[in-house]
Amino acid sequence: MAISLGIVEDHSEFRQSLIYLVSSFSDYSVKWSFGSVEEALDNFSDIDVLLLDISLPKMAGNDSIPLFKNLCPDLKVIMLTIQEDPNSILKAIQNGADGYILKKTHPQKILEAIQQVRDGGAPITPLVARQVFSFLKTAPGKGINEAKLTSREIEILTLITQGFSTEIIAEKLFISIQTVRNHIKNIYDKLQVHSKAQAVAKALNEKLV
Amino acid sequence: MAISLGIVEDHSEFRQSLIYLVSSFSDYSVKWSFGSVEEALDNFSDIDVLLLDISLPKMAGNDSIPLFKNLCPDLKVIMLTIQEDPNSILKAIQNGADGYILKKTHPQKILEAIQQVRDGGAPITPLVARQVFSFLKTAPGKGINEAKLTSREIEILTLITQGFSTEIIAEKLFISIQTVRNHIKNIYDKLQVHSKAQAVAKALNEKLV
DNA sequence: AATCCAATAGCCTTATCGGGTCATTTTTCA
DNA sequence: TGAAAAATGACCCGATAAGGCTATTGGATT
Repeated sequence: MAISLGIVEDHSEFRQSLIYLVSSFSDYSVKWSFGSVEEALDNFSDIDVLLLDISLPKMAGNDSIPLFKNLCPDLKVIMLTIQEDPNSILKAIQNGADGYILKKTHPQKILEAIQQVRDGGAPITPLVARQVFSFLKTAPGKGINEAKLTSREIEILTLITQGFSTEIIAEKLFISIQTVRNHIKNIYDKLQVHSKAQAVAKALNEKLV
Repeated sequence: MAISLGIVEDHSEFRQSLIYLVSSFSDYSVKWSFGSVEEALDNFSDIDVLLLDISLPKMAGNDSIPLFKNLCPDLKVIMLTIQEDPNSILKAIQNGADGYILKKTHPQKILEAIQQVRDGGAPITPLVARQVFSFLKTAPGKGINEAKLTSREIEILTLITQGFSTEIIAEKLFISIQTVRNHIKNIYDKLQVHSKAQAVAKALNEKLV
């Protein structure tokens, strides 16, 4: 069974060469291709893999990933881009992209990438990987829970860091406000803080939640 | 000029096949190979690229990366591993690894990886990339300062994230409590939050301060 | 000169928080 | 089994926060 592809790429020339490239092999078939996210969404039909340009005239490719995945949950999305910008790489990943390759990537590698996402891999060119690495290097390490909070306390602290009020937390946990207040007091004692703001700061900085 | 290699790998069989593989091409030359980090450090001489096993009998490959880089700052390190464990991948990256590939990777790909690190890339197998992606997806993204807070507001927001009360902030900035309260209100409007706890959470998660 | 915006400051009201103390029940563990 | 820890719930009180509204000043911008 051939891998069915969709392509969203506004440069018609590059789009055509992608189609030409892929069509040379019976393992792949381009089911549709459009020059904008809007057209693609309007005329969407299920495919296996979507090749999605990052810089598009109207809606950015990055932002549209969830929309496509919503239409077709099993869809694998490979981002195509001209240059590796750390911010857009990160954004693409967090939006659920499955791969991220440069347009100047050797055609053979693009074909490999398509197969790789089908096999559950995340195709990524070495130069892009370098950006990802450098980001991870500076990423905050998940430290260990120093203060020995109980699971209930961690649960409540987590909700506090999400900005919920005492009242809402009580509702969410099906317990009384008083109880939540007691837990919060105990949390304050253990963390040695005296307000929610301080608790949130400490929890996030020390990765307690 | 051939790329000079070092190898640290405790399984002599795999070590030999690596040497055999690499020696087949004049572009590469194995300068030395050892079965443990300790031996390699004791007998170290400058090389271009180090192939470093993750699971070693004594000192873990991961922990030794900084030691090697210390001896030879321009050294590129490619981690070799049997399986992709998210934690060790992250650890390796944060320790300064330049690439991370599976031992079962096709020999041809291993050679490519060596060249890629020399070219400033970060070779990484698709399956490993998948792990990295999934980590990044849950990692706190350093979004760009969306809301355009004034410098005074950022100043106050920073103090809030440090857990100071409105009163203390007023004292620190030599302005009245009322003024601080007004700034806080404006901050809330811009960040679309309704409490200090929420503001702290947003500020820290989105790196606004 | 007119306007906008940031920073400053005040007032009023209601709601929530933080701290203290106490009590009951369930779970965990030695 | 019996003590310790955790989770639950309550009361009170004063302090703080949050929301709404108005207003002045000084520096830019137009």
